[in-house]
Amino acid sequence: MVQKKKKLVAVAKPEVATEPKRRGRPRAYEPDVAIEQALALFRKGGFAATSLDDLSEVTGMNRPSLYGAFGDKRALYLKTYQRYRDDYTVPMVAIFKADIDIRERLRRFFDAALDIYLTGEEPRGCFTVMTVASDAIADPDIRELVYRGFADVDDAFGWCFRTAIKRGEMPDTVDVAALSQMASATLFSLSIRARAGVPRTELDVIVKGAIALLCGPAR
Amino acid sequence: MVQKKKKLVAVAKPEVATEPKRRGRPRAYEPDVAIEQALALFRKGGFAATSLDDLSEVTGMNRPSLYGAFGDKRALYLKTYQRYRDDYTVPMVAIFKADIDIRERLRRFFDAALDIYLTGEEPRGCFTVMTVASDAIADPDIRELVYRGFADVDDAFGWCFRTAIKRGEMPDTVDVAALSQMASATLFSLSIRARAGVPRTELDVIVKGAIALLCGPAR
DNA sequence: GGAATTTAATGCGAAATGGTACAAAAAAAG
DNA sequence: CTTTTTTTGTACCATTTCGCATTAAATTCC
Repeated sequence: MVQKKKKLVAVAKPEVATEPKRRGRPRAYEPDVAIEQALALFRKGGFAATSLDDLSEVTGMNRPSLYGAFGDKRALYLKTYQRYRDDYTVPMVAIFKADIDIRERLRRFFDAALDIYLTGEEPRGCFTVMTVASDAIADPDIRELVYRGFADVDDAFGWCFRTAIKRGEMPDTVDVAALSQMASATLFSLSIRARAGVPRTELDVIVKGAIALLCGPAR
Repeated sequence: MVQKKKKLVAVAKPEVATEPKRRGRPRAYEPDVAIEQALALFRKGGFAATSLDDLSEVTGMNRPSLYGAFGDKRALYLKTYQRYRDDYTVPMVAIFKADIDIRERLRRFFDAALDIYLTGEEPRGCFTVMTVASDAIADPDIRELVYRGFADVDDAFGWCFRTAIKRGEMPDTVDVAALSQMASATLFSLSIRARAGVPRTELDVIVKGAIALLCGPAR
C-alpha cells in the first residue's frame, strides 16, 4: 500500500522569532490549514465515504502525520465540525447584531447562508445538517453536538424576533418560538435544496417568501 | 472471509398453483421483504456506511444472492429509495385527498410524517433528506431523484393550499408558492430534528406552530 | 433415473480501509 | 561533532469491502 506523495499545500508558516526554537524536523503543514482542507472534503462526502487516503491527499499529509496531529478519523471529523461552527455558523449569527430592521437582518442572514452552502464546485449545504444525516444515529456524541447546534440556531432566531418586537418592528402578539422554529426550518430547507441542485435564483425566491411570511405584513 | 449463516427471515411465499412450476432450487427469500429490510438498514446508516455484509445479515441472503436479485449495492439502494417513496411518501401525500379542512389536512400529514420518522429503535428521519446528505454530490442520478422528490412535495403542498383557497378556508391573496415551500421546509426540519434526537413532544409543538403560521388567523 | 435449471453456499481475489512500527530526515542544543 | 527531539516517509498489518467463480443443493421435466 503506497502512501501518497507529499504535496506542499498546507504549508507551514515562517517561524515567529519570539520563542525558543522548536527542536526536530519542521512540520511541512499548518494544522489550521489542514483542518480546513479536511472540512472541505468531509462537507462533500460525509464521514464514511471520505477515506484517510482522500484526507491525506487533500492535506498533503501522510497518514501517520494525520494521526499524530489530529488523532483518529473520528477525532479529525469532530475538529472539522468545530471549525465549521467557528468559521461559518458563528459569523453568520453575528450578522444579527447589526443595527438594522428584522427583514434586512433575515435577508442578510439567509444570503450569507446561501453563500456558504453554494460556494465551491458543488453545492454542499450546511455541514451540521449533513452530519445529522450521516452520523447522528451511530454516534451519540455527534447526535448531541448537532442537537445543540440546532438549538443554538433556534435561539439566535429567537433573539432576533424578540429584538424586532422590542424595536416595534413586529407586534408582541407573535409566537416567537414558532417563528424561530420556522426560520430554522427555512435554513435547513435551503441547505437541503442547495445540495439537491436547486439553483440560487429559486433559493432566493424561497428566502423572499419566507421573510414575508415570517415577518407578516410590512409595518 | 466467512459468509454469514443463512437466516430464514425474508421467507418465500407458498407458490400459487396457477403457472407451470419453476425449475431449480426454490428461493429462500422474498424479494419484496428483502428490499424492505435493506431499506431499514440504509435509512439508518446511509449508503457508504452500510456494507454488503450488513445487508446480507439483515436479509438472510448471501452476497451472490443479493447481486443476483438486485444488482450491485447502488442498484439496491435505488430500489430501496423507490420503495420508500411507494410505501411512505405516496401514502402520506394521499392524506391530503381526504375531505377535511386545511388545518386538519396539514395536521394529519405532519403527524403521519412524524410517525414514519420516529418509528423504530432510532429516529431515522426522512430517507429522501438523508439521501441528499449522503449521496447527492457524488451521484448525479441520485441528485436528480431527490431533486424531483422535493419538487413533488412542494407540488403536493401547493395543491393543498390551492384547494383550501377554493374551499374558502384561506384568502386568495396568499402566496401559494411561498406557503408550499415553507410547509416543505417544516417537513424537512421535522426530519432533521427527529434524527438529531428531538423528542416527539417538541416536534408536535413545532407542527402546531407551523400550521398556525401557514394557515394564518382562523377563519 | 438422468438432465436441465435455478438458487444457496463456500471460497476466493483484488483492492481498499484505518491504523501502526520503524527508519530516515531535519532541526536545536550542548 | 554527538545527542535529543520532532516530523516525514515507507512499509506493513489486520481487517473489511465489493464482486465473482465454482460447487452443491433443490427443484422440474422427460
